[in-house]
Amino acid sequence: MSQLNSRQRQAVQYVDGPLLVLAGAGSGKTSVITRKIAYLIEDCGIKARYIAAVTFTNKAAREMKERVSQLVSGSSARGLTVSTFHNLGLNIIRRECGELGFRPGFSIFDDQDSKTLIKDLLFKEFSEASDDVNLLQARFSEWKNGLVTPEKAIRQAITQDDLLSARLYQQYNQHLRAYNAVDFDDLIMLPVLLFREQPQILQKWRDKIRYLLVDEYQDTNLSQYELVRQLVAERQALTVVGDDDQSIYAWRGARPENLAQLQKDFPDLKVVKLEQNYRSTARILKAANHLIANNPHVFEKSLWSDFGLGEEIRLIQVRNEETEAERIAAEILDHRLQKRVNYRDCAVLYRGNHQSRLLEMKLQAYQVPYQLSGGVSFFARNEIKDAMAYLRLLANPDDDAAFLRVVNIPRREIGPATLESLSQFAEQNRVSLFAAIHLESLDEALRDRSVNNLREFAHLILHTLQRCEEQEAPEALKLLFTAIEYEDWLLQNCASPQQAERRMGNVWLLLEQLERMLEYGPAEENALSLQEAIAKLILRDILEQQNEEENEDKVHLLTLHASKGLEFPHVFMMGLEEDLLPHRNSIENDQIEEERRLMYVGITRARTSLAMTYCKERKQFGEKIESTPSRFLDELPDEDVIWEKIGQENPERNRAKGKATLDALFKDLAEDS
DNA sequence: TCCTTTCGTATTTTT
DNA sequence: TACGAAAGGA
Repeated sequence: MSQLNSRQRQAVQYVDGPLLVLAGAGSGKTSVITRKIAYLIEDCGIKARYIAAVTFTNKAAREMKERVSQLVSGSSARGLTVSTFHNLGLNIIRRECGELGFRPGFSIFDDQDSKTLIKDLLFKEFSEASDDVNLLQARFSEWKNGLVTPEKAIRQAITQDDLLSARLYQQYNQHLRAYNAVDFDDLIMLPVLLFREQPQILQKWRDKIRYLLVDEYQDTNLSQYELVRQLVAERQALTVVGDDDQSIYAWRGARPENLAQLQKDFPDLKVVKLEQNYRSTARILKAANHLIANNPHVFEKSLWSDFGLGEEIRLIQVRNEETEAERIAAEILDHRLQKRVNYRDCAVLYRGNHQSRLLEMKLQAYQVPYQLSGGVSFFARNEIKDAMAYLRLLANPDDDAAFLRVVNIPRREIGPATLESLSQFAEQNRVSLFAAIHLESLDEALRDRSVNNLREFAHLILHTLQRCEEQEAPEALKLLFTAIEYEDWLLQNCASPQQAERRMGNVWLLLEQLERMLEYGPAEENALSLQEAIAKLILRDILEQQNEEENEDKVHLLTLHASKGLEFPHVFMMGLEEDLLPHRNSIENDQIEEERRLMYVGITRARTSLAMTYCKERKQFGEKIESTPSRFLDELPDEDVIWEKIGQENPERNRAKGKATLDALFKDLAEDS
């Protein structure tokens, strides 16, 4: 407790009512949550199993768990719930799945699955061109996040188009049910609806969760907020931590107004502001404050720090995107060689993922090691999707999406024609594709050859399932992937044998992780069932740690969104131009404030040095376009920035520019090592 | 069924 | 420009 400042201490010790902690960037909010959990357990005598902390990412949850266990003695943290919203929802659904009309082993559809389903429905039900799939998916998601059921959506429909979407939404949900599946948004919405209808079930969960803490509260959407409200009840033992200035997920349904709403819903709400920043120089904070003052605020807050004024922020104009990448690469090399800065202490932030491409090329050219976050994730890989589909099919044979993905992988001569007939047949008999295979009347509906192929596939799955029950499941799974000769299939479909080998390795890695979960469970506590482990995999709860090679000395490349919650001594922000940051679509949709927050997040990542680049011209969709510097640059305090424009450069600063100086730097580097 | 070509479209993406 | 998806041909 002695390590906390008075405000932080106040937030930790206030346990008698609802509390909102307005925690500015770098003000030690994670410390407050973890220490509060420890305080609740050790000083207030609340059993850990009655406390739940909710976060948005698995990473945050893991980190929090770890920090709590360092603070409390031995076993007293046992039973503590620290999980993501989605994981909490999943647990509720799993316990109450009978009430909700789902069978154990239900699948969780990811983004891609639901997209495919919507595409299918569009085609089948309305024989419509499949152009608006993304739009529909976003609309369904909005509805679910706003707790709008299909019936309500149909009632509320105004235009013909609304009605069509709403009907499709209903179909979509019905199909999910038929597949014994839920989607990501259901993980929150279904518990809320259940709690509304069955107060006795809600009471059960209220008895379990007696103290609730919510991290990154500004990112909650309506359904998540409702879930929080339901669980908290009249006891009002609630602590939420958030920063309205760091709300950058409105486009995903997050509602920063929830912070203000809290005051209305909990009249006794106590508000504690954390404004002391333990991360950045005074100048960086001043710039951040100055910028964000252009946004309206419900709660005024102003960050300050004990650290010195620090260096000015450099605003660097470059000719085009090529020189921009070159300049940043050179700056980083300069940092490394002149100031002995580690690569890992540098980060480059940008608005869109594509902006990293050129930079990567330049960094490679200069042999600067880098780490790209938020690129193609492990789970986006085809081989992992295949393996996951097999696993899902084993857990839930009615999962048609999983069935369709792997029924012909590897080749089993089951093509679109066969599947179309099977699908029609299944629809007539109101069963899943997998179940349809076992109906005797299938023989009349399909060609013998097709039926045989399908039955052979079904047998493979059932046989594996049987082996999973009889012997060790991990063994049975390994046998499955050997039996289908998956490696051969990869070999046929990969550019090189090495690539195939790597992909096969990924599959084995997945299975090994699964094996560990089945044997020891997460945190070595309790073994999971196959179904639980698969659910955790789909929610990315396990197996993401691989990417965290944090100790390697590499420059970090990430989007502004991905940078939230992180900090770096030296930060570069690139593409500070109108139409990029703020992004064109955001300008058109009147979402400048969110873009400004994005900029704010970027600035507050920096500890000691901060530089921003913007181009004079930039190639966009193949043609050269003149760029305008971002309006946000003008919102920074004049006295704290240095403008470096083309043609009037400061010679001192130009050491790292140009090929000649770079060659000299390389020589240095060679001598260095 | 698989490979090629062509066409259309361009944010951010916690789960 | 650059990528992924859909369509068309072998």
